[in-house]
Amino acid sequence: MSEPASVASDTIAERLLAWYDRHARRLPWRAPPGQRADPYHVWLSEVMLQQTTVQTVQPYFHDFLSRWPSVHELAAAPREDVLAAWAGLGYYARARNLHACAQVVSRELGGVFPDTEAGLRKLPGIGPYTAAAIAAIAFDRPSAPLDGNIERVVARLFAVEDPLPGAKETLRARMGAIVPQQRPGDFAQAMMDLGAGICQPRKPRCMLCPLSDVCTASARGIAVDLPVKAAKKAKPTRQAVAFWTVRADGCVLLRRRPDKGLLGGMLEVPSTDWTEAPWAEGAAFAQAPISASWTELPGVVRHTFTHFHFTITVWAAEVPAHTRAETGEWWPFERLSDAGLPTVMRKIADHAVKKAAE
DNA sequence: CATTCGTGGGC
DNA sequence: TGCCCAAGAAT
Repeated sequence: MSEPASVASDTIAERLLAWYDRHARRLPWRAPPGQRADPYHVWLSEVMLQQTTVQTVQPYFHDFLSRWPSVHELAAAPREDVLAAWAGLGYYARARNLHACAQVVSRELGGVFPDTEAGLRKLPGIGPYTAAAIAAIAFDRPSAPLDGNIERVVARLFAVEDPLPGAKETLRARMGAIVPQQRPGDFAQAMMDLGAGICQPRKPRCMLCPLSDVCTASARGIAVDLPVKAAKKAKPTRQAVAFWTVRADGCVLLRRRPDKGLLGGMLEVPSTDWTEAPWAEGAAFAQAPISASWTELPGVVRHTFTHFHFTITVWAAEVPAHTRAETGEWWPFERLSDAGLPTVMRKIADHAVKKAAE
């Protein structure tokens, strides 16, 4: 009786590393073979990759490295520049923490990233996963990073049927038990590559997997069913009226959001509160950023955030040159693409421009 | 431990 | 179309 789980853990690592040597994805933040990855590159990529796909991250990674080649330059950059460069990537707390982290590393640590999991874990924006990942990838520490890919691979390898997130510590322990002392950084990346390319969520390609004959879930034919996850809540809908204010000199009124909460620190098209109920005309008018003759544009803008749907009605107005607003910034329309609007705000701006032209 | 926090792509 | 998922962290 050859039970898959009885195979020595070093065999798992050996097989996976041999597979990785042939099939590793070539990514801009990875070191060429035989070289050590730059910790700044590893850190920047890991933060960008939190809950974000490789394809989405690539252009942002290149842009950030081009503008801020080292952690010192990133630390010295104005925060609004960093936030604008992050615009569209989502989860904007990452950008605020990225900048804060760069300043700690640059000013307090001489530009040198901590080379231990515990040291990394103290920095803003670096949680359990990212600390373990940087320790492994940049410093070759035998840590046990656990991201969505590795959760899935480990759950299947050992047929862990307990639902997430409760099973997370079980999976982390299982991962820790198979991390090799040799090439732990490559091992972590190999697990992620395997999860991304072979051990996929809906379509595990066990026929191509170097670990299929040591995988309990594959042997039982239940790989596609793992990991088990808790049911998700339904998304409520919120509504708002956004105010598209065009000044005669070609500027548009924007406003910076408070530092905490949704889209914290980002520029926005001024709007009413975001409420469950639709807005009556008078109530919306009372929250306009400026006194003007507003026209409701046809249609609505729809956008879905992580935990709610959002429906926006747009009101537009033209105001004289040199009109002042109590709060907000007037942005030259032709430079609007440099403002760094989050995607939902870019949708509102695009809608306003399109409908106003009709 | 549960909630909050973006966005784009795949099926 | 609607839901799932992606190199999660902070609170």
